[in-house]
Amino acid sequence: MEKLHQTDGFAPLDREGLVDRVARLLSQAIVSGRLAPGERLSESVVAKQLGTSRAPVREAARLLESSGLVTYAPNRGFFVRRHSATEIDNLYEFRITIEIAAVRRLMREGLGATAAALAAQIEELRRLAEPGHDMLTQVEADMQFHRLICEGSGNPRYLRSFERIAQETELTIMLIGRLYDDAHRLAETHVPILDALRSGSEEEAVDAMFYHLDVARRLVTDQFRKLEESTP
Amino acid sequence: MEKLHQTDGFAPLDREGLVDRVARLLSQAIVSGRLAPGERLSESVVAKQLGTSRAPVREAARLLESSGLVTYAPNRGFFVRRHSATEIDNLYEFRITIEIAAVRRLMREGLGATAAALAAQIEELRRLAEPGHDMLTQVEADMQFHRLICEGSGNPRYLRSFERIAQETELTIMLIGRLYDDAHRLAETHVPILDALRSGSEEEAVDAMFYHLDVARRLVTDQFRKLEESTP
DNA sequence: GTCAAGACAATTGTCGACAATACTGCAATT
DNA sequence: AATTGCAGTATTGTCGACAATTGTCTTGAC
Repeated sequence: MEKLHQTDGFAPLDREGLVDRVARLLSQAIVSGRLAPGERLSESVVAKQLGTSRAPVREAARLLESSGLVTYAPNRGFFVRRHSATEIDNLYEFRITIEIAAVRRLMREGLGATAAALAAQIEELRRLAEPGHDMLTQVEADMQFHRLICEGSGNPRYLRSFERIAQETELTIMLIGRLYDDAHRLAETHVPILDALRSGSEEEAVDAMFYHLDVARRLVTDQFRKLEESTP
Repeated sequence: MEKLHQTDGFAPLDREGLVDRVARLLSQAIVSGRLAPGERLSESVVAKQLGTSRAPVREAARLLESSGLVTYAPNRGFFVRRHSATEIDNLYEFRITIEIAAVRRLMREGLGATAAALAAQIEELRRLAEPGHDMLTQVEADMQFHRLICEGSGNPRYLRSFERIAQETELTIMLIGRLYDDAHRLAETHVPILDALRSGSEEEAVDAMFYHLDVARRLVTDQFRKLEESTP
């Protein structure tokens, strides 16, 4: 969905260096839960496991720090970030701020090709709701829907901000272990957003997005509070 | 403004490492204009100049990248970021989104000690408006006022987001070379915001902040467009 | 004169080693 | 018994060197 229509058909040429590969592996390990919150990320251990030196691991870890997946303590190293219920609530509040702003801009600039992309993403969500797909894939598809909106807003800052919190959001959802009772319902909750966007009314679109995110916020925060009580 | 009242009187123990020092020096050089936009940031050159090895320089550069001061091209290195007028407009739009959200939260949570801090900062702005103070100091004091609002909002995400764009904002203002005709007026434009915050009306506060930032946005964007035309 | 191919120089990417700092456990002291 | 001081150990912080990549310049053909 970039602005390059002349040279269409070319991939963004993502020359994935070693750092990016390490970062991806680490974030997968964290989001999937293989690395527990609070756990130490020893540079040498990770480096040895991946067969690289410490330098790329260190750079990758700093990348993850800016994504909010790990924290960094000077002279102490990196740790998988442990979120409190309050932090998660703040995360969702921030997410609402960003996505609402993106929706407003999207409505003012015009939907354009975003409408079709969103519709297709809903279809993808429905497809993934069928048995045989793991939850992480479903969550990622969910985030992709929201990413498309930030992307379509036309202000790259919203997309950038979204990317920063997307992985963190995925992590919290995975920590809870379940988003909705069934993935079918998850897919359908996105339909009202698309409908509102198509209606042309900015306020209607904002309301739909707010409702969607506010429900998610309460769901996730409540679930997390319970989880926090059971395992202090 | 932290939650530690028991152990009051202790600094947050900011152990400044070599990386942070390099990052600070670099950002100073960029914001002050000693490093021109588009200029290459050679790791070895900077390292030699500062008397360190390349590793800390590289880490510092990646920090500045997340602050938006430099861009990073894989296998090509770091460059001082060159902003287009559109990007600056997007920057201000994003800033408005963040700060309005911070204002809303601040009004809902209650001003608390923030009111006094803001008043003191306005005094500081007035003091710096007197002759004999350079522009960078004034701009930094200006940003500090807005930082206080994000800080007082209670959601650290807003502060974090603000920090990310603060330096970038400073850079653009310094590139233009002047913010207002005189710094006295700059100081006084912050008074309506504080008044509105104290009024207790959320909408009034939002309006005041929006007006303040929208004026700045138009001013900076217009000035920058002119600058862009003269030096393509 | 223009363009392509290949060698050359400069810069980043990665590595392994050493120095500095923080954690651990034990012993000594109050 | 609790705390302090002091090793020893493990980890991060920094460094200099080598490998890989990129950009440039020369050379040659058309």
